[in-house]
Amino acid sequence: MGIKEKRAHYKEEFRREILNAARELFIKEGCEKFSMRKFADKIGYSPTTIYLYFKNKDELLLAICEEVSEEFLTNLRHIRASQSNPLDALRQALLDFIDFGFENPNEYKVFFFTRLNVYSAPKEFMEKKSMRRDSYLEFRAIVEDCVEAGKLRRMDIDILTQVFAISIHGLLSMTIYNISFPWAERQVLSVALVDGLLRGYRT
Amino acid sequence: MGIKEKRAHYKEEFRREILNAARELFIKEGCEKFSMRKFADKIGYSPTTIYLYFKNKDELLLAICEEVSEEFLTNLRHIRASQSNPLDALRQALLDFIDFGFENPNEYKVFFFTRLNVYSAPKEFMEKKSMRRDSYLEFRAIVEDCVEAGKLRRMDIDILTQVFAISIHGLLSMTIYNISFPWAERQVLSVALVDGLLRGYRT
DNA sequence: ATTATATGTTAACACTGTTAATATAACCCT
DNA sequence: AGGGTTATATTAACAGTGTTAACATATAAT
Repeated sequence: MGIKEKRAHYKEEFRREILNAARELFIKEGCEKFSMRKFADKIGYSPTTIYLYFKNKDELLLAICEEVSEEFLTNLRHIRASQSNPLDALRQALLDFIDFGFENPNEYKVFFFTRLNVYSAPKEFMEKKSMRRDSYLEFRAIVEDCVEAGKLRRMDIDILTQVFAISIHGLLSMTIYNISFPWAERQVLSVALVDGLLRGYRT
Repeated sequence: MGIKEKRAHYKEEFRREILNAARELFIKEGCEKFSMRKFADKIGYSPTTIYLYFKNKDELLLAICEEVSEEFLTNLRHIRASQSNPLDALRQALLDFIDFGFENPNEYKVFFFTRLNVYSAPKEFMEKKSMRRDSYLEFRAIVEDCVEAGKLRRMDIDILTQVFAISIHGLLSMTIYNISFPWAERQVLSVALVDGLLRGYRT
């Protein structure tokens, strides 16, 4: 290995270390309280150093976002492979989604609420490879399985996929952000939502 | 009228003027770009002056929030009074909700995403009068009408109400915030969601 | 007229993300 | 091995944020 590649390798390694530390602090402190300066302080570097590895805060958050998405994608693939009944797979995917959000509110926030104008145009999102995109496609595939198996109404797959995603997101973002409202018990609310949705689009 | 009350009246009037100006700027500039300093500059006062009328930024945003909620409540009452079929009323309420969000994204943001810890405890939210609370209750009443009329499944009214609210919120917050994703056409997505929901909880 | 209060301002504090200028260390090549 | 180049990290600074303390002035009460 040439010395130049070795250098690039070390840089990449350090980038990952920064990323992991950032994610850790992010989860602990929460989305709103995470600041570049505090983070730099935490890892014992000056704030400007981070900018040598990440263009700006958005890119750092996006990198965290991609990491979380990767875990998510792995889980979706596992569900799809292990469940024989596609409707059960969908149901489990939805419930897992919800559980993940409830258990990791801060990760969920970065997962959905970082300014994702990083992908610039909506069109570009689908063209450029990203864990976020692949997660969507994997989730979409599960929905498609259900339609193909005649379990869900035959309608535009993207519409159907997005309706599911949107509803779950609503549950999570509402209960996570709007914490001063006396929401019903999570478990009950989740099951009511998922069952209602599946019922609403069943054949 | 005593001079003291007159003074209080003037103060209240000025507070409203500030509030209206704030809301206007808020809508134009957007939630994220709204700053106390810029706002103060806009209305020709120093930033500290605003603090004589609003405790802090959160309270100012909350006041805007309450104003928006009031319009919302009015609309809900109108729907409930004018529609004879409760299911039609619910359907229209949901679609109006969506339209409002699409047409006023910035107002929607403040409506749902200001730190509402202002209400401190969830329990307090239901006890203290607020336009937000009354909007919820009015919406809940429409849902209850549907259940009473045997149009919707007989289940916990709050659960049912919250499931609807959550789903619509998901649609709005996703399409408003996550603008880099190639969402399906709004109209189609909205109708698919509302129809699916009503179908999912119908008797 | 003098005291008290209400209203508004300036200056400052403690933050934020980000960049320009600068120092130091590491590597490359002759 | 030494001089030049590049990579890495730092300090200082800019422009912005919400918010408060200290201060001035106009109005009302006594």
